[in-house]
Amino acid sequence: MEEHCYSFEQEDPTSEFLFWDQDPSDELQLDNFLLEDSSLADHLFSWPSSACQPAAPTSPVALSSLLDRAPERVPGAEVDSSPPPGPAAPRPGSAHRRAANVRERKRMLSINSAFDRLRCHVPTFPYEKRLSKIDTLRLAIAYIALLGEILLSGCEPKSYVEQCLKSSLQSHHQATWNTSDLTARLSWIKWD
DNA sequence: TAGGCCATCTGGTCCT
DNA sequence: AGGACCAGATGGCCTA
Repeated sequence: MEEHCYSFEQEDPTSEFLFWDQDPSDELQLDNFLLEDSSLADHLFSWPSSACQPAAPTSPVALSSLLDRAPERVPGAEVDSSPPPGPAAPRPGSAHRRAANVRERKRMLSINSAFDRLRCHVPTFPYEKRLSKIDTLRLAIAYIALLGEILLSGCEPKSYVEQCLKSSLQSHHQATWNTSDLTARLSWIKWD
Protein backbone atom coordinates (compact mmCIF):
# COMPACT_ATOMS: atom_id res chain seq x y z
CA MET A 1 0.00 0.00 0.00
CA GLU A 2 1.68 3.11 -1.15
CA GLU A 3 1.58 6.36 0.74
CA HIS A 4 0.21 9.44 -0.92
CA CYS A 5 1.52 12.84 0.00
CA TYR A 6 -0.27 15.70 -1.67
CA SER A 7 0.22 19.35 -1.08
CA PHE A 8 -2.94 21.17 -0.16
CA GLU A 9 -1.82 24.06 -2.33
CA GLN A 10 -2.25 21.73 -5.22
CA GLU A 11 -5.79 22.31 -6.34
CA ASP A 12 -7.60 20.83 -9.23
CA PRO A 13 -10.54 22.97 -10.26
CA THR A 14 -11.98 20.36 -12.56
CA SER A 15 -15.39 19.07 -11.75
CA GLU A 16 -14.31 15.48 -11.63
CA PHE A 17 -13.58 15.70 -7.94
CA LEU A 18 -16.77 17.45 -6.96
CA PHE A 19 -18.27 14.10 -6.67
CA TRP A 20 -21.34 14.94 -4.67
CA ASP A 21 -21.88 18.20 -6.46
CA GLN A 22 -24.67 16.96 -8.62
CA ASP A 23 -28.23 17.62 -9.57
CA PRO A 24 -30.98 16.74 -7.09
CA SER A 25 -32.00 14.06 -9.54
CA ASP A 26 -28.76 12.32 -8.81
CA GLU A 27 -30.24 10.68 -5.75
CA LEU A 28 -32.11 8.50 -8.17
CA GLN A 29 -28.91 7.94 -10.07
CA LEU A 30 -27.24 6.87 -6.87
CA ASP A 31 -29.89 4.20 -6.50
CA ASN A 32 -29.30 3.17 -10.05
CA PHE A 33 -25.60 2.99 -9.43
CA LEU A 34 -26.18 0.47 -6.71
CA LEU A 35 -28.88 -1.48 -8.45
CA GLU A 36 -28.34 -1.30 -12.15
CA ASP A 37 -25.90 -2.84 -14.51
CA SER A 38 -22.57 -1.13 -14.92
CA SER A 39 -23.58 0.21 -18.31
CA LEU A 40 -25.51 2.92 -16.50
CA ALA A 41 -23.00 3.23 -13.72
CA ASP A 42 -20.38 4.05 -16.32
CA HIS A 43 -22.10 7.37 -16.85
CA LEU A 44 -22.59 8.31 -13.22
CA PHE A 45 -19.68 7.91 -10.91
CA SER A 46 -16.67 7.70 -13.08
CA TRP A 47 -13.31 8.87 -11.86
CA PRO A 48 -11.46 9.96 -14.95
CA SER A 49 -8.07 10.16 -13.34
CA SER A 50 -4.90 8.36 -14.21
CA ALA A 51 -5.92 5.67 -11.78
CA CYS A 52 -8.69 4.79 -14.20
CA GLN A 53 -6.47 4.24 -17.19
CA PRO A 54 -6.26 0.71 -18.44
CA ALA A 55 -2.74 -0.55 -18.26
CA ALA A 56 -3.13 -3.72 -20.18
CA PRO A 57 -3.19 -3.55 -23.95
CA THR A 58 -6.80 -3.25 -24.97
CA SER A 59 -6.73 -2.86 -28.71
CA PRO A 60 -7.76 -5.91 -30.69
CA VAL A 61 -4.36 -6.06 -32.30
CA ALA A 62 -2.52 -5.98 -29.00
CA LEU A 63 -4.95 -8.41 -27.49
CA SER A 64 -4.64 -10.89 -30.28
CA SER A 65 -0.89 -10.61 -30.25
CA LEU A 66 -0.96 -11.42 -26.59
CA LEU A 67 -3.18 -14.40 -27.06
CA ASP A 68 -1.48 -15.66 -30.18
CA ARG A 69 2.03 -15.33 -28.94
CA ALA A 70 4.14 -18.41 -28.85
CA PRO A 71 4.22 -20.14 -25.52
CA GLU A 72 7.28 -19.17 -23.63
CA ARG A 73 8.91 -21.19 -20.97
CA VAL A 74 9.26 -19.49 -17.66
CA PRO A 75 12.96 -19.25 -16.97
CA GLY A 76 13.67 -21.28 -13.92
CA ALA A 77 10.41 -23.14 -14.20
CA GLU A 78 10.60 -26.80 -13.53
CA VAL A 79 11.88 -28.76 -16.49
CA ASP A 80 10.91 -32.32 -15.94
CA SER A 81 11.35 -34.84 -18.71
CA SER A 82 9.87 -37.64 -16.67
CA PRO A 83 6.34 -38.71 -17.55
CA PRO A 84 3.71 -36.67 -15.71
CA PRO A 85 1.86 -38.35 -12.87
CA GLY A 86 -1.64 -39.44 -13.70
CA PRO A 87 -3.22 -40.10 -17.06
CA ALA A 88 -4.91 -36.68 -17.41
CA ALA A 89 -1.86 -34.45 -16.91
CA PRO A 90 -0.78 -32.96 -20.26
CA ARG A 91 2.92 -32.67 -20.90
CA PRO A 92 4.39 -29.17 -20.71
CA GLY A 93 4.48 -27.78 -24.22
CA SER A 94 1.83 -30.14 -25.50
CA ALA A 95 -1.07 -28.85 -27.59
CA HIS A 96 -3.39 -29.30 -24.64
CA ARG A 97 -1.10 -27.37 -22.36
CA ARG A 98 -0.69 -24.54 -24.87
CA ALA A 99 -4.44 -24.30 -25.32
CA ALA A 100 -4.89 -24.19 -21.57
CA ASN A 101 -2.30 -21.43 -21.32
CA VAL A 102 -4.17 -19.36 -23.93
CA ARG A 103 -7.43 -19.85 -22.07
CA GLU A 104 -5.77 -18.85 -18.86
CA ARG A 105 -4.37 -15.69 -20.41
CA LYS A 106 -7.80 -14.82 -21.77
CA ARG A 107 -9.33 -15.41 -18.38
CA MET A 108 -6.78 -13.16 -16.69
CA LEU A 109 -7.36 -10.48 -19.33
CA SER A 110 -11.07 -10.52 -18.60
CA ILE A 111 -10.37 -10.24 -14.89
CA ASN A 112 -8.04 -7.32 -15.53
CA SER A 113 -10.57 -5.54 -17.69
CA ALA A 114 -13.07 -5.92 -14.88
CA PHE A 115 -10.56 -4.36 -12.52
CA ASP A 116 -10.11 -1.49 -14.96
CA ARG A 117 -13.85 -0.89 -14.98
CA LEU A 118 -13.97 -1.04 -11.22
CA ARG A 119 -11.13 1.48 -10.95
CA CYS A 120 -13.30 3.96 -12.82
CA HIS A 121 -15.90 3.87 -10.05
CA VAL A 122 -13.86 4.43 -6.93
CA PRO A 123 -12.69 7.86 -5.78
CA THR A 124 -9.04 8.60 -6.36
CA PHE A 125 -6.64 11.42 -5.72
CA PRO A 126 -6.00 13.86 -8.52
CA TYR A 127 -3.31 12.43 -10.78
CA GLU A 128 -3.14 9.34 -8.62
CA LYS A 129 -1.30 6.57 -10.31
CA ARG A 130 -3.17 3.46 -11.30
CA LEU A 131 -4.54 1.62 -8.28
CA SER A 132 -3.24 -1.84 -7.64
CA LYS A 133 -5.72 -4.69 -7.68
CA ILE A 134 -5.74 -5.12 -3.93
CA ASP A 135 -6.10 -1.38 -3.37
CA THR A 136 -8.94 -1.27 -5.87
CA LEU A 137 -10.79 -4.01 -4.01
CA ARG A 138 -10.26 -2.46 -0.58
CA LEU A 139 -11.29 0.97 -1.78
CA ALA A 140 -14.35 -0.39 -3.56
CA ILE A 141 -15.47 -2.24 -0.43
CA ALA A 142 -15.16 0.90 1.66
CA TYR A 143 -16.84 3.05 -0.98
CA ILE A 144 -19.80 0.70 -1.32
CA ALA A 145 -20.19 0.70 2.46
CA LEU A 146 -20.25 4.48 2.43
CA LEU A 147 -22.85 4.62 -0.32
CA GLY A 148 -24.97 2.16 1.62
CA GLU A 149 -24.78 4.28 4.73
CA ILE A 150 -25.80 7.35 2.78
CA LEU A 151 -28.80 5.58 1.37
CA LEU A 152 -29.87 4.37 4.79
CA SER A 153 -29.39 7.78 6.36
CA GLY A 154 -31.60 9.53 3.86
CA CYS A 155 -29.37 12.57 4.20
CA GLU A 156 -27.93 14.61 1.40
CA PRO A 157 -24.69 12.87 0.42
CA LYS A 158 -22.48 15.93 0.58
CA SER A 159 -23.48 16.95 4.09
CA TYR A 160 -23.47 13.37 5.28
CA VAL A 161 -19.90 12.81 4.19
CA GLU A 162 -18.78 16.16 5.58
CA GLN A 163 -20.35 15.37 8.91
CA CYS A 164 -18.84 11.89 9.00
CA LEU A 165 -15.40 13.17 8.16
CA LYS A 166 -15.70 15.80 10.88
CA SER A 167 -16.89 13.40 13.53
CA SER A 168 -14.32 10.84 12.55
CA LEU A 169 -11.59 13.41 13.13
CA GLN A 170 -12.99 14.34 16.51
CA SER A 171 -14.03 11.03 17.94
CA HIS A 172 -12.08 8.50 15.92
CA HIS A 173 -15.42 7.18 14.77
CA GLN A 174 -14.86 3.97 12.85
CA ALA A 175 -17.58 3.27 10.34
CA THR A 176 -17.32 0.29 8.04
CA TRP A 177 -16.27 2.50 5.18
CA ASN A 178 -14.00 4.65 7.28
CA THR A 179 -10.66 3.38 6.10
CA SER A 180 -7.75 5.73 5.83
CA ASP A 181 -7.67 5.06 2.11
CA LEU A 182 -11.17 6.27 1.47
CA THR A 183 -11.33 9.10 4.00
CA ALA A 184 -8.13 10.55 2.65
CA ARG A 185 -9.62 10.64 -0.80
CA LEU A 186 -12.94 11.98 0.40
CA SER A 187 -11.11 14.74 2.28
CA TRP A 188 -9.64 15.81 -0.99
CA ILE A 189 -12.97 16.56 -2.56
CA LYS A 190 -13.84 20.22 -2.81
CA TRP A 191 -17.41 20.78 -1.84
CA ASP A 192 -17.89 24.38 -2.99
C1' DT B 1 18.94 -2.79 -3.94
C1' DA B 2 14.85 -4.51 -1.67
C1' DG B 3 10.09 -4.76 -1.95
C1' DG B 4 5.65 -4.34 -4.31
C1' DC B 5 3.04 -5.47 -8.20
C1' DC B 6 2.18 -7.95 -12.15
C1' DA B 7 2.00 -11.46 -16.11
C1' DT B 8 2.69 -15.96 -17.22
C1' DC B 9 3.13 -20.92 -16.85
C1' DT B 10 1.77 -24.90 -14.56
C1' DG B 11 -0.68 -28.68 -12.32
C1' DG B 12 -4.49 -29.81 -9.40
C1' DT B 13 -9.42 -29.69 -8.59
C1' DC B 14 -14.13 -28.83 -9.66
C1' DC B 15 -17.91 -28.41 -12.82
C1' DT B 16 -20.76 -29.21 -16.96
C1' DA C 1 -13.48 -35.17 -21.61
C1' DG C 2 -12.79 -30.53 -21.78
C1' DG C 3 -13.06 -26.12 -19.83
C1' DA C 4 -13.07 -23.00 -15.77
C1' DC C 5 -11.05 -21.85 -11.67
C1' DC C 6 -7.42 -21.61 -8.38
C1' DA C 7 -2.96 -21.21 -6.12
C1' DG C 8 2.08 -21.73 -6.28
C1' DA C 9 6.34 -20.57 -8.58
C1' DT C 10 9.04 -17.54 -11.20
C1' DG C 11 11.00 -13.54 -13.39
C1' DG C 12 10.44 -8.71 -15.11
C1' DC C 13 9.51 -3.92 -14.21
C1' DC C 14 9.22 0.01 -11.33
C1' DT C 15 9.94 2.89 -7.33
C1' DA C 16 11.59 4.51 -2.82
